[in-house]
Amino acid sequence: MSADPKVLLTELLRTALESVAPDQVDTPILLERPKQASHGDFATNLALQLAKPLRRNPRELAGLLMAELPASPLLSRVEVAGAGFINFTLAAAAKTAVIGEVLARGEGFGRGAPKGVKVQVEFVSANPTGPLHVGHGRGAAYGASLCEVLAAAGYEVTREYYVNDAGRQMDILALSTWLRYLAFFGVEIPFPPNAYQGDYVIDMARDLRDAHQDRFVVATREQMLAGTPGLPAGERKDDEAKAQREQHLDALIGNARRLLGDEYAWVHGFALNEQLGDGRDDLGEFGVRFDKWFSERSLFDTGLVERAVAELEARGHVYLQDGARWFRSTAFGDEKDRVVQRENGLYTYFASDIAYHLNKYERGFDRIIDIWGADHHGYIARVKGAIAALGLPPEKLEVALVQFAVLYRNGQKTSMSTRSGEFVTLRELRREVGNDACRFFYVLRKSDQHLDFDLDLAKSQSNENPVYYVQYAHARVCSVLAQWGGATTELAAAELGRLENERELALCALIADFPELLQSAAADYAPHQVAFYLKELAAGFHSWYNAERMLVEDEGLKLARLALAAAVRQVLANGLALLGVSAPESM
RNA sequence: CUGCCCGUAGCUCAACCGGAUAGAGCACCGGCCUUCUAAGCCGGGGGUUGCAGGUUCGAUUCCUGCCGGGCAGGCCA
Repeated sequence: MSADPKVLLTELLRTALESVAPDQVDTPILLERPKQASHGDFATNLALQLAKPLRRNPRELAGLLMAELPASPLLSRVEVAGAGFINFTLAAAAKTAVIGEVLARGEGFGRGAPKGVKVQVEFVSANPTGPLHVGHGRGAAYGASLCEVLAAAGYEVTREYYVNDAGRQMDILALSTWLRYLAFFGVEIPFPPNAYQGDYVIDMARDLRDAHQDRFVVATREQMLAGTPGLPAGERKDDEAKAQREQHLDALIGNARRLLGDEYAWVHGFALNEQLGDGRDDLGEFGVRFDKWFSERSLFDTGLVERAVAELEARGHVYLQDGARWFRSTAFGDEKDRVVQRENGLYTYFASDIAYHLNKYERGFDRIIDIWGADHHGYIARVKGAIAALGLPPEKLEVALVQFAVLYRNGQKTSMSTRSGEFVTLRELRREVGNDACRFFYVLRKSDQHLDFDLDLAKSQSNENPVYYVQYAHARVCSVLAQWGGATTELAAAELGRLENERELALCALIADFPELLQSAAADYAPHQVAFYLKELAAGFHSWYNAERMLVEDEGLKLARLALAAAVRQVLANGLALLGVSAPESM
């Protein structure tokens, strides 16, 4: 009796279709849950689809299909309605059977059979140059939930974080840390406005001093400022001033490299490890874990960046101009060609990105999902173009864009720039709102929607956050089962036929939808569907809870209702787990 | 100026890849706790799905053009 009613209905309709319209047997048979209860449990528009090719009245066709439909004990009613829909109402036994399945499969209920498809998901991948902020939090929550949903749907998932440990931003962090460190020893060098301003840099500098004393005090103010253009007046915002500040910063980095010598790599590595470790801890507390932390620098160390560019060149997609090497991405749908190696010989970020994706393809994934901030949408064309230029199938790569979360505090937008130092960190948000509410809140809207994250509201009204509504349903079931005192294994023998009121059968139908919902959420990369489903399931349960009593005198009815409650609890727990939200036994 | 994303109830958002009378939460109004957790339930008002066309049995969904908002357009990442 574990047969999925939907599968069975499809079979019945297929049989009827072969009889009514043998030429149209390939018509896809769609079954959907009608919005209105009066339309039954499932509906199909098959007759409407056939109307055009057969040039016949849809209602008439629906009648013919219905007449040819083989009889089944699972169906209590079939009727033609509306423009030509065929509505099916399941027998009660067909609806309640799912309870037994849930209790038998437990945590495994809803999970799809392994598809034998390997998927790699790369997300967060924030520069390790400072604390994660609320924007990263959304990418983290979305990515982690998506991975769980994909895994539950039957995909083999690898979670990966790309560590940008090779770029200029890391050099700026290393410099910032060292300058703060020098200041502790009285070497006062004006701190550049475009260096990292946050207090965490001073904290790192203090740690460095405490652990190594004056080991890295190898420069004077004069040595450090030698050859730098100096800083323009702070109030100047023109392009010339901006360019000069960047030149100044680069000159300082150059001096630091020279003066520190081999110790530069040490300071650089120290800052990297501190920030990476901090991010890893932060994400870990948020319930977000990765299978692999992939180093950008390793792409250079293994020569993959050179190899990738050489491969593009060998295929005739690279040319020299103004001393730089350009990838002819316009030949692959991009708006303009892109530099992969600068005039100064350094590879661009794009070059290492090409190498990274080449590496992903070489690792044999069937599908590659990149989760990027929406501000990177312009990169899709060039990365896919590079993949195509390497002779690889670009359709294997799918880019999911996550709109940035815009944070409001005191009714005003809060800046999230890491460099300015005036950001709200993910850690702060988690402390104020709580991990559960945070995770749930983040995935409560589609990823491509802007997220207005009102901090004051999230804090002051956290009791009204929908996550509590779902968790409360779970806790209520736990409470009732505890008062009953029996073992849930006893419920497997419950007479499910005793469940007959509308709320109970509606709950069964909702539970039965869960496996398919996971497939849909996985296919659409839409974990928010899980969140909305859980709200709906919780609503169905709360409504039933208030209308009927579970711990009734009638032993048979009691066990049947408890079995349903236990099944609801199981599905709530399974769904919450996918979103990284706890399922408390009491609240 | 060009490209991408988005416009749905007062607010925040859904809507099963074209289906039937567009749904929830918050807010507002009125009810329900001596009985399994009131962080809950029941009922009510609230809409020209930004605008105008087009495709067809049928459009919030697909196409075109406007209007409005966001984001991109570096030899930065």
